[in-house]
Amino acid sequence: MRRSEIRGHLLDTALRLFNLHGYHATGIDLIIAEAGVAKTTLYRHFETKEDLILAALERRDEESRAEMRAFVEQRAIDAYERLMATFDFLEISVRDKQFRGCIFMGAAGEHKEAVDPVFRAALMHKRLVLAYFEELAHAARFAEPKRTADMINLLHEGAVAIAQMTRTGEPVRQSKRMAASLLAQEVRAPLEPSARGEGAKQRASVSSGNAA
Amino acid sequence: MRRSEIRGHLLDTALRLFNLHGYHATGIDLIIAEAGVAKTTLYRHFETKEDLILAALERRDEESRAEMRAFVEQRAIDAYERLMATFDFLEISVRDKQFRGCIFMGAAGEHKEAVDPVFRAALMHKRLVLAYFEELAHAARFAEPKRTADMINLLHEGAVAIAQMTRTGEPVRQSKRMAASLLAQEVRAPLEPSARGEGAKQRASVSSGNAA
DNA sequence: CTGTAAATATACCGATCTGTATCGTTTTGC
DNA sequence: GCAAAACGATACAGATCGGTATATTTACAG
Repeated sequence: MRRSEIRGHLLDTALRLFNLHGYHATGIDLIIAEAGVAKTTLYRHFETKEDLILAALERRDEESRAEMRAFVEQRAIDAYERLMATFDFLEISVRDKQFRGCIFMGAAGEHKEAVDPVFRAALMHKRLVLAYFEELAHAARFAEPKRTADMINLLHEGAVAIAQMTRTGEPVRQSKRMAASLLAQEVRAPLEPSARGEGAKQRASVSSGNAA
Repeated sequence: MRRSEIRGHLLDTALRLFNLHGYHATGIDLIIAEAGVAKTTLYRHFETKEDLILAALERRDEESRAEMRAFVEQRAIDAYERLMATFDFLEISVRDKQFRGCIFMGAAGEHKEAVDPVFRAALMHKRLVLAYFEELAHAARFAEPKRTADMINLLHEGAVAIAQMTRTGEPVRQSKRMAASLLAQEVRAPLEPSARGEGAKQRASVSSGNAA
């Protein structure tokens, strides 16, 4: 393996083990053994275990949100359909044989203090995901995109929590049905009769003051 | 402290620390120091740390479900109102200053293997809570009490997960509104014109084959 | 009151934890 | 091709982990 790949390989290995066993239960010695590198090497890339955890979470945050975006955008053009497609993405994630619950919730669950950097990293991820939901809800012309995003978010979290116990994709399908039922009752701005010139002007410029 | 109280005191202390710091991060030495007992004493009552965890979860399981039942039953007579009152109970739990997320989800998150006794204990608790929701949904004459209970359950879990991050009660209030909206669309058996003699015959005899 | 079981305090065990030190080898950038 | 940097292997430090051993004191039941 090339030296330039080592850091990424370490992050991937650490993430896999954190997902399988948790953060406290995963020791440095196990990580380096699974990654096939020396302990010195790990500590050249990361000052402490906490730094490794933070870097791993940051990597997974960007990865998973990019994956969701890519999945959703190639799955549907219509913004409402994209909102619903987030559940399909979630179902695929949850049905993975290696699924052991959301790693960010797990990180927050093992680092409970609000000032803990790991907790804060997990919180930041959740805020960014919520901002994406809001972006989609806005594009789908929901009158209260923040409110709509909050509902989608809560259904996602509930589904993942239950799927963590049942180890099936059913809770996610259930949450999608609940979302369809709830969103049908939400107020939406009227659709324009045709794509006028001004149509592109107001798309997807989310304010998202809550992600700061 | 009387000797007969030591075991319970140890369980309470352990639960408090598990809730504050998690399971792996809470060492035996801290538990005995906080409880003010000798290590020998702890190991006379519990063979291993895992046994202590299991006993603590069992205690909390019974406690919390009894508390929820008591709260719900004194809060409302009407079965539908009782279903909604579970959210009020949840909000109180979540707004506690010591709230750090559901301790059963935390236990499952730190003991991820499906065969792990701790995971199984957490799973059992979740099944019993779900069975109670189903009992309430049945009493409220929902045509599909299992389906209704699943929805309530998912909203509970979602609210708790988000509240664990935001540290506010708002997600629980939101989930209650979502529940009201969703349940309004569920089919319910017609209310009898008056309390006939047969009324008592079909109440609250839940089957709950999923709790076994 | 008295015998016994359970509490305490303390020292200890081996294993494991995160992190460092040393040193020889390999890779990389220039 | 050469110097510098990164790597691997190993040993080790100091703390903490879960759990045990021992000896003494305390509390409770009959």
